[in-house]
Amino acid sequence: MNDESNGRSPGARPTLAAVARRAGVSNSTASLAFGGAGPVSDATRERVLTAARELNYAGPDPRARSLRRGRSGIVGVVVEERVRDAFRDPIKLALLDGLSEAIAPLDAGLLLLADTGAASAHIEDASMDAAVLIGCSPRLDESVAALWRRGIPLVAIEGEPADGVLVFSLDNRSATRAVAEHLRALGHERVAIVALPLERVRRRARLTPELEAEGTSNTAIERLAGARDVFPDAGGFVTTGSFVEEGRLAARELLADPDARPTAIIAQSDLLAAGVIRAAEELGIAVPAELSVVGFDGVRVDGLWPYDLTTLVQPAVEKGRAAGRAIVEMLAGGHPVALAFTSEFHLGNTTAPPPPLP
Amino acid sequence: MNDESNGRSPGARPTLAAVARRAGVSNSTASLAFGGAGPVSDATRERVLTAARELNYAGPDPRARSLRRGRSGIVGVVVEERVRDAFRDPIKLALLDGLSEAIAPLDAGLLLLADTGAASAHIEDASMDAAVLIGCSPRLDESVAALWRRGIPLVAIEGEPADGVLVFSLDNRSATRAVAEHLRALGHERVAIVALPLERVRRRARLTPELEAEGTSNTAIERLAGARDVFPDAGGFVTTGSFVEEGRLAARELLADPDARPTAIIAQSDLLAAGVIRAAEELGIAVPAELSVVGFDGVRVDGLWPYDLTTLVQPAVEKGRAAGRAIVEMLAGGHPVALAFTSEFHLGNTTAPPPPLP
DNA sequence: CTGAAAGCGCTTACAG
DNA sequence: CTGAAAGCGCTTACAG
Repeated sequence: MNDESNGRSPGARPTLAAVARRAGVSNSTASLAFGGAGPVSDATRERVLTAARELNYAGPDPRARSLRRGRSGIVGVVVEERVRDAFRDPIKLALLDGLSEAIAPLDAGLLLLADTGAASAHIEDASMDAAVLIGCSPRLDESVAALWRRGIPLVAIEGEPADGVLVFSLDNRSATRAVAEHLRALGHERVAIVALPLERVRRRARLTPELEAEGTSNTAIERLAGARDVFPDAGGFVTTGSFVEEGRLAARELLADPDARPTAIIAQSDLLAAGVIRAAEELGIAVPAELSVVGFDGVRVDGLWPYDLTTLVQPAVEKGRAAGRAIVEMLAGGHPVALAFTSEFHLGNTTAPPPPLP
Repeated sequence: MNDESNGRSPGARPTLAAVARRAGVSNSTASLAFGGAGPVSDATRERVLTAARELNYAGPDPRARSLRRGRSGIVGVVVEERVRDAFRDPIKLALLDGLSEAIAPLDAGLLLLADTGAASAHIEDASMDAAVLIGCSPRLDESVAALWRRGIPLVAIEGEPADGVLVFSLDNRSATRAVAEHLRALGHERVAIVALPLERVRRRARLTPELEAEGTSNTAIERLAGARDVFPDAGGFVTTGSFVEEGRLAARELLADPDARPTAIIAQSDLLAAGVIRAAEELGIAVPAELSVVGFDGVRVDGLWPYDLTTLVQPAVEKGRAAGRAIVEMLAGGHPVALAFTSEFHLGNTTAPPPPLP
């Protein structure tokens, strides 16, 4: 039965062999003609290309080519969230940007592997030449091990170091400690934390020792530890993600009781910090006069003006680039080394000494 | 030479055949044992799995499998921008979300094909089972034709209809017309447009007949036409993308001359509209008393409060879902039909009658 | 510059 | 339930 609508019936795709036959050359020659580089006479190449055009042949099948060559031209990007959530985070976008820039010489595509729980089948079964794990928890260890056994170069951006995975880390703990010390130097004592999700299953909650003990998110835990280095007893609130709205909700919770109000809030991301500031505005609490707020990341948050957030600027694009470069090196047989990145303290106008006690 | 650091030398990856040999079964049986579904006795399966473990075999090679099966488990997503820019747009994220939701039954990964000009090699050479074109211009026609010849099901979200591509469209023109009519009904006559990029090469500029004539971005052009249906002579400014900052810059330009100030601005996206409002705030122009502002998209812009933007809410997630469902159908041999989506007018508090003439 | 041959690693009818 | 065989569509040494 013909499919008249487009003139092709499934399964009847022409092959390189068919093209070769029609052009009156061998398979090898036809292949060479497409490869471009091979030693083929112009006349022959032309003949092959013409035959291809006549047969409506679109070029070598990528599947066959990747089996034969042992390369698929695909770099996997593994995130442990829904695609949408992952890329609402400007840091991840910056990472991706640096990454795609650095792997440009590979001429590879990025395969998004959003591991949302059940279906980590993708990540084990997808054909890729290398993979980047972005902020992944140890929960993925099995899948990661499978990739490793397959001989696929693995690079992680933050996250727990794992066997065979090259980790590009950030000074989450010491950077947060620095900003906490800044607050202490200003005289703050009642400090609260607005935290990133501690585990994969996300829910809003007061920070408790139990929650902290069970945490699996490296980044959140390290930043928490940094704050605790200076304010061991700081309370806080865990959010469901790095979103302005989440920061707002957390802050409303933390600022609810006027008698037990913190004088400073350490938010684990700039977006959360923006939400904290918004909540303060809504509650009529002046920032920084009555409440100091600090963030983390150094991303420009739209609509924060006239506030200039005191924060830690992390080299996100550069982290992505480093991961990308490492992949390129590994694929070329090299042995790149892990790198630790440093955040830079940015003093804005959202911190000040605490208000005098009433 | 052994690579002692990880105990494996490249090229020595075990194959299914090796596992079969060690387990004392045929290749077919070993394959069946991994496939899960096949009729294999538990004992045999166990034997195969054990042999695999002993050989450190991670499962069938996806490259070989996809050649043999004719499916790669990959759905391509083609955007005509850098990854970073593409996903700063909440609409594209929503699209992606709907898409990944709908193709879940395929258990496929999303391959990001960011066509940034030169390297459309990826898109022609990547192995994928289907592709979604997001807001692509006719410039990509060649690559798209190559995919089509390869028999890859093609679906587009907005963009010019092309041969063999199923387009899911939006009522860009009539929706914009509706919001323009709303402005006219309020009494506005001096209206300006803040436009999305009209062509792939982006630069900020006053809207001119030449620019408009050369435009290739379907969405921008249609929205422009909708505004022109009501205000044929409206001037405007073209931005480099749907970002708050771009809207701000455009508005500062349009509002610069106090004597030739528009009383209303039609922004082609909510992010642009947010930037327009910000510019108005900076210039001391009251919204909506002195300037009405409308957007398009219906995304929640962080930090816009207390403004509730008058806009057109488009069903972005639903569009992505429809595209995904179409792909699933096509891959199952079905013939889904194109769908046209409708935006919904949302009346916020950013429009009002124009100020009285001085 | 061109061709004959082998093989990348699997899966799938087909027999038994 | 298991095995022998063919073949997915290419690319790459190797000869000539």
